[in-house]
Amino acid sequence: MPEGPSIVILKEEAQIFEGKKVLSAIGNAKIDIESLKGKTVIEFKTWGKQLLICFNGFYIRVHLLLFGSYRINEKRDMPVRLSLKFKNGELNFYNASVQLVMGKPEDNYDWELDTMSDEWNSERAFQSLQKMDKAMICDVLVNQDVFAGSGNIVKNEVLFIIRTHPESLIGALSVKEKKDLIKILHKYCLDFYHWKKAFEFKLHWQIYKQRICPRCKIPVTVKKTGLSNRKSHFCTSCQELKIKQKRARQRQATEA
DNA sequence: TATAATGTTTGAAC
DNA sequence: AGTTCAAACATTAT
Repeated sequence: MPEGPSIVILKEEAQIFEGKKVLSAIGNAKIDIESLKGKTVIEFKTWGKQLLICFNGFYIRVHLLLFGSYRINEKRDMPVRLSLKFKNGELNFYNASVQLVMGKPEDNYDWELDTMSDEWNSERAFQSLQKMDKAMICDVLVNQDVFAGSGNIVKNEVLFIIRTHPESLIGALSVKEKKDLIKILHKYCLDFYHWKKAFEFKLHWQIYKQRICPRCKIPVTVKKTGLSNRKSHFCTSCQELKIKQKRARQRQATEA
């Protein structure tokens, strides 16, 4: 269900519980849930697709994976994975991956890689791309170590915007193409966030789950691509397959 | 109604 | 030892 922007929205909704004490904690998460009782939530953070519920000395890492969901001051008719009750309401998670981690998030996360963070650093993404010549772009755009928070929708929409075939190789992109890709992906994540808050995100899908290409009107191709083996939705006419290594540097060196 | 899907981790098999 | 790949988790929209 969630890519990074959706998790930021979750964090914002959960922030009414910052500074509040856990009155009771229940659920079938495989952590010591009892230990949460009486503890005070310091703050909620996100990193990529993860929600971090920060306490003094430890934090809960919540990942909704594909089918996870949450409710605030509301229950669903299914077993709850983790339910935290506070004086001013409750926070419930279903089908989520829940871990309790000792220490501080700062010890384990680098927010310069998080597309939704104020600390996002496009130069870091560029440095990663420079070392991934043999990788397919469809894999790199869902790689959380490169673009934390980006997911399959972001991947497909960004590839359409930059008119690039999902099976293109990173090594076939020029420096400018890589920088443009990074800039556009980051902007798309921010747009995603605003569109989602306005309940209009799906209206902006151009290629993901579309039947015909909005640009040239031919049918959209759907194919599992890359090592990640996730489905790509793309236009074979509008999105160019780039697989030839750019070797301008070597050629220059040889000619010199 | 059957299928696919905004995702990740684990562990077996090469 | 490094990689590949299926399995597992489990709901819901179409």
